[in-house]
Amino acid sequence: MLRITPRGNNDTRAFPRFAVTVDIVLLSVVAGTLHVLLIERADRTHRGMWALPGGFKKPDETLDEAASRELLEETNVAAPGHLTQFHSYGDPGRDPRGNVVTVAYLAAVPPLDNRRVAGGGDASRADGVPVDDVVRGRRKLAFDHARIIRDAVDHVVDQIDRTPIALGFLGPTFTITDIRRVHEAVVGEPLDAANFRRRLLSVDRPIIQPTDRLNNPGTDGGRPATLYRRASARSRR
Amino acid sequence: MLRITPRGNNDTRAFPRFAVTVDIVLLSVVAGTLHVLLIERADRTHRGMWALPGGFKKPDETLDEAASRELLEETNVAAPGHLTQFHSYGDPGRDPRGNVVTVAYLAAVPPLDNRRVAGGGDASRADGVPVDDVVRGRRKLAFDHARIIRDAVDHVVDQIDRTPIALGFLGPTFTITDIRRVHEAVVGEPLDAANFRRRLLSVDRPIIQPTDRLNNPGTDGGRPATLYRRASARSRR
DNA sequence: ACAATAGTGTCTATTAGACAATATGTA
DNA sequence: TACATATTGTCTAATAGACACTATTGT
Repeated sequence: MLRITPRGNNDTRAFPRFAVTVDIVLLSVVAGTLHVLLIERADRTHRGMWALPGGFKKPDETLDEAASRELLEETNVAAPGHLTQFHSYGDPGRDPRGNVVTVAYLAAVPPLDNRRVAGGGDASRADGVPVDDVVRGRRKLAFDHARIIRDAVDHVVDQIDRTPIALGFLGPTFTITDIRRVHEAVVGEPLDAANFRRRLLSVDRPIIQPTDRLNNPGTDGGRPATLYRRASARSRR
Repeated sequence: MLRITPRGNNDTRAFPRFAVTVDIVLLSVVAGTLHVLLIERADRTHRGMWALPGGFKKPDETLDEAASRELLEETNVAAPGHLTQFHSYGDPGRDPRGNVVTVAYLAAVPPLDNRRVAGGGDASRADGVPVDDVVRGRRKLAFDHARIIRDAVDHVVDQIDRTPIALGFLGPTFTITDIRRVHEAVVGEPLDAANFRRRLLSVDRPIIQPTDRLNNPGTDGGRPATLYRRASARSRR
């Protein structure tokens, strides 16, 4: 017994309508700990509640474009390479304002400059908080945003060893130790520096390439590390 | 400069509305080849075009429930374990009927019984076709369904070695050779039987467990293989 | 000199892969 | 018996992990 839906009149106007939002889980690694950017909402229905940045998709843009636009508008962060869709949410009642389906995106960015991200607009505040506070329930969020963040972190843990996503957390140049610290923050345990380096450099298509510069050892001293940058798509051939 | 969207009146009625559909990529392995189930549409706007089964999400059901319901309604297949959401699509103009966002699901099922899947209802036909025909463009589909199928196959290739998804393609009992043939169909190359078996059985949390039965060697003979079944969640502890 | 961090060498254990050998069925 | 398929054994290569050691800086 095979039927296609809808029967007869197939015009979409005959079917329930939803608002579609894109929400962005903006992750960074600060002091060895994963952080997520939250905003305090100033709108009437959710005043004072903390939530993920995001907003409504427009009919004339793609989902990816909507995510990039919202990210730029709300956090002043230009869309980085790793802005990836990871799951959609549509449970009934998840948004008290009505039928809302949310497409969630994940962005890995370098530590945020608080001066550029805080204050202004309709959000009373914006703040990066440790994801652990959210995951452990110490920080309550609006909607199902705590679950979305949990799913995003699971996704990063799943991808960290198989994709260059760790580089999203770093600036244009970085040391191998920088990359390792990102991995350590994600997996939650220390990694052997020697073995990590070997594995990273032994892949067939290198994702990083050395520059001719060294970084500046801090006041603590130590041998200066070579600075790397992302390998161009060309050099990865 | 931080603003939250929307400004002021935050009621969702002020924002564009979309129809939300769930489409299901129903994959099976027939004669060593990946197949996908397509239906021929009988509705006014797309009469005669082949497309993925799917339909509109209702406000009072989750996305997963909508996918299970549509799968059951349109293909008579009860939702198997591996009905997983893998991507959402919202490009402007992707559906000529208007603003439609589609959440795509992937289902791995045993080879379909044609008597149960064909004919009836508003679909003039239903048919399992080799995914290769779709991927290589030999079979034209409605909407962006060819791209969705390509993404689904990429997802399976990515997951086949890391999840029990292969078991979705098999019935309640199966031999290790059955599992290997599924893997071979997905990765597109033959796998060493001895090494495949060892790897499969040496995982710490076994995903299969032997029964006390053997399967019946075909008319070609050969040593009968032990039949396995899925390991219960309990025995995986 | 001493502490701190980067980077190399080396040894062992584990895993992956090729492929031979054995077990058990049908025709 | 000849053939087909399942299952086990064995050897080698590649990889992963622990950890000692060398290199280069700041104080």
